Amino acid sequence: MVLAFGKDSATSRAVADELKEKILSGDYKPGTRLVQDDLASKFKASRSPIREALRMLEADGLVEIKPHSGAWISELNLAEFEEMYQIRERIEPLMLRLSIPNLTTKLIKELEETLEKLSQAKSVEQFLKLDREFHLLTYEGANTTFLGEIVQRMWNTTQPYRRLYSKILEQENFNSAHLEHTLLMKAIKRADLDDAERILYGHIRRTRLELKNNS
Amino acid sequence: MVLAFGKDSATSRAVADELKEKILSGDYKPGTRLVQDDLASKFKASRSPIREALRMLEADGLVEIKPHSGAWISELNLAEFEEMYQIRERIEPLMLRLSIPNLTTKLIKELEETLEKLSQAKSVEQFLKLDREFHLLTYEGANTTFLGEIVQRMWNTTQPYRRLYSKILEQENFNSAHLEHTLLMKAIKRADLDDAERILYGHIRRTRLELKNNS
DNA sequence: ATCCCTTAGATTGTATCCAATTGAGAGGGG
DNA sequence: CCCCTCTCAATTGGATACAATCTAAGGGAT
Repeated sequence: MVLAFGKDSATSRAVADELKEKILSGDYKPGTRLVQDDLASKFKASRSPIREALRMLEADGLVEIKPHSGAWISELNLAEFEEMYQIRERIEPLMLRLSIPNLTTKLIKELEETLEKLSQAKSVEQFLKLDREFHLLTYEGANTTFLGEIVQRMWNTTQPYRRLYSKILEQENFNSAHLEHTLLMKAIKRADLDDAERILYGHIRRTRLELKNNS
Repeated sequence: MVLAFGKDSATSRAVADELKEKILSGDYKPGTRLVQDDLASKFKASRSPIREALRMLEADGLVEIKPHSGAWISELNLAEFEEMYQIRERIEPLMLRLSIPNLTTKLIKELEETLEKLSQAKSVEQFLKLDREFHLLTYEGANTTFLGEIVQRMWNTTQPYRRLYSKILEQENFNSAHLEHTLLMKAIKRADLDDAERILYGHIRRTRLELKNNS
């Protein structure tokens, strides 16, 4: 999964990237309205590139545009959040399968380091960041055109909510997550595709169900 | 899956819809360059809505935009086509599972009629149209926000290629497809979620593999 | 008091103009 | 003969001006 870094130099792309950053970091919260004029003056650009940026973010699932009305940062209700997890359950194991055969020793080393840091994470914020890093790293070997985009989109849109819902989840959840991560790491190291798929499927599924039961 | 028909009345949307239609029907072929000025005069509008329309189509996966260079109708190589089918294998069974419990008797009747027509399809063109209709109908009960969009996008982007590659596939393939469709119909009627999932998975997978082997 | 209609202000959508970038071809040097 | 650079036409990107539409506040009728 190439983390598609365009050498665009187009301002529309720059605006989109910065907005994306702000949304993912929780700086801009779901439900916030995005007024084109405000953004234009904020970014010292005209409304044309702003509009393009909004369209791009819409494609990323981060923003919703209602004709003649405006743009809002996407909001997910619990049902939609669950749907996203159901989709992830199905496609991320596939992505992992496509990735594992191409993981370099360098990447595997990075994975292990990330896992180590993850096991010692102190804050929720830190856990979320490292968890994301770990999982996306496991997909780095997948040489895909579309799947990576879809997966990334899922992570993007659910990001602000992982933060929100993580307060619902008990300490017990983080313990399970750690065990699953460790198992996943082992399966990856011995290139056991079926096992890796199954563990990841269970990992995502369990999280989804715990969320459902605790809220 | 609501076939999202906006009452937009925005020309950008109208342009996007018409272009989409032309691409899906095979009127505009993959690889074709789309020049903004030409489209503008063709649709008797300025370039602004055209650009927005292109962004929308980009989000639908139908068009690729290269900064400062232009927009082209998306092209798929065989590997990408395969990737799409692999994704479909994973998510369409899920979509079907979510749909079946909500299928009304009216929808099931429609399905049976479509299947009947499908079994008597004379031309490849007719087969493709009815096949699409049949499968998308089976998803009609799924009350999803994102999954439907993804599935539809998959069908859209691969559409011109189904036409192209269908020449590769033997008569034998169409026979198998018919049997699988019939089995699928039965599983749906008795609301057997697991069986329906498995049949659909096999259906998509077999097609993918036959394509791979015959080209 | 509640509902509906009107209206003014804000905001988005579209057109047009100008600037920036690309890439194809001509011309000169190795 | 190849390749490199430069130039220019074509095309896209961005800024500004104007039109269409939505939204919310206020007044009048029931």
